Amino acid sequence: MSTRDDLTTAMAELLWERGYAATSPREVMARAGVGQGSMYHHFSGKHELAVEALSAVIGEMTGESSLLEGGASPLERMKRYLSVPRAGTLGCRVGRMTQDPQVVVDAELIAIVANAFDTMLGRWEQTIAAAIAAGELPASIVPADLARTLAAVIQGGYVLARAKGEQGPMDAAIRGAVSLLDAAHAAGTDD
Amino acid sequence: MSTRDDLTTAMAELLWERGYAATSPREVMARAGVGQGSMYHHFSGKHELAVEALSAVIGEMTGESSLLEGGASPLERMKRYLSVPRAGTLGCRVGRMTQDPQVVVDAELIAIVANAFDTMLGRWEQTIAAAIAAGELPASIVPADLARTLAAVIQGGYVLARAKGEQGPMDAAIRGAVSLLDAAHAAGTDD
DNA sequence: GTCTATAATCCGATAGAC
DNA sequence: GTCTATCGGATTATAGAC
Repeated sequence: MSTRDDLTTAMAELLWERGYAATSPREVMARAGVGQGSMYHHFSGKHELAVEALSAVIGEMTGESSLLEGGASPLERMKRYLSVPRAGTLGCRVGRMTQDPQVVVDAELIAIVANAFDTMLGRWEQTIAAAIAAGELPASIVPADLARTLAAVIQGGYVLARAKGEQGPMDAAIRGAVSLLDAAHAAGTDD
Repeated sequence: MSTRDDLTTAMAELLWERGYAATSPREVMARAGVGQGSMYHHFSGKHELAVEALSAVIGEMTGESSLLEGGASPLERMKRYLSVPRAGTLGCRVGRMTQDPQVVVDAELIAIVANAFDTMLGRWEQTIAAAIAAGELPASIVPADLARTLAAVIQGGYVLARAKGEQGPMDAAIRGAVSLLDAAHAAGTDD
């Protein structure tokens, strides 16, 4: 692994653990095991290093929401993606960025985050529309709205889990969403 | 307004705008319009000032979730509280704290946040249980689970709104949750 | 390409005059 | 009770030897 990769890996870890504002170049270099000057050889500074690290993280994670696209019925795919194990107390590596004041102000960083959410929400919308078309959810549901509701359940689950320092609230939030989807399914649908 | 109140007010504002870790005593004093030493006369340091400011904020906000307890039917109360106007791009003054690494590590601060969520979740649970008892929601719903789901929709709505820098995702997430509750209501319930 | 040394600034906190 | 001055250490970044 190159020195450059060591630096992006260390930055990605620290972005998750501490966020952007609270992570210093010094810490990144210490974790990567390189000297002070190396980072400024490969990157123009903290900002550019974070852009590259965050892009790499999102590249990995975007693959996960493709679980919404696999073989089962649309509603089954929705429940399958909701139920992916998520370590609530660690927080979401992408969603956490939105609470960092320095990230929200940084046009390039926040654009990367917004883009990742757009990709995921697009997959949600398509799957929800398919569920409605298949009669698994009532026609009163607006796919663009429910997509944001379910993405919010996941993001909010992280918030509740971190507030308590426990996994429980995350799992409960997911169970509640699934039970609501099941109840809506049982309502005047035609399957 | 006393110097002490000026300091807690300034700290409360900065906790909202920037979070705990990113707020320096220097900024608090500047916003409050007092000199360096004044803060250390009234408070032992940044931590104690934040404890007092956060407690005050939560005191104000906890009143809001009592909207779940008013006169209408349980399901109407749930929808009423979900639909309270919330400025998504500003973030939640309480939920935001859970993403601050210095807050999560501070036992006293995180306990204040956890307590605020517990109070709100308790009100959600009671109202949901009442809705089930009234036949407005199916008996398959677990109040403790759905309480966390709906609290998560609100918290996650803030995350999505901040990611886009727009109010839209917050409102959409709420609309989706309300439509899901309506669909669940229409399902095999007995009213 | 990597390192050490150092810049200027800010951090949270303290000391002590008034 | 409020102020200014200052501490020791951290910050992001640059300079320049190797």
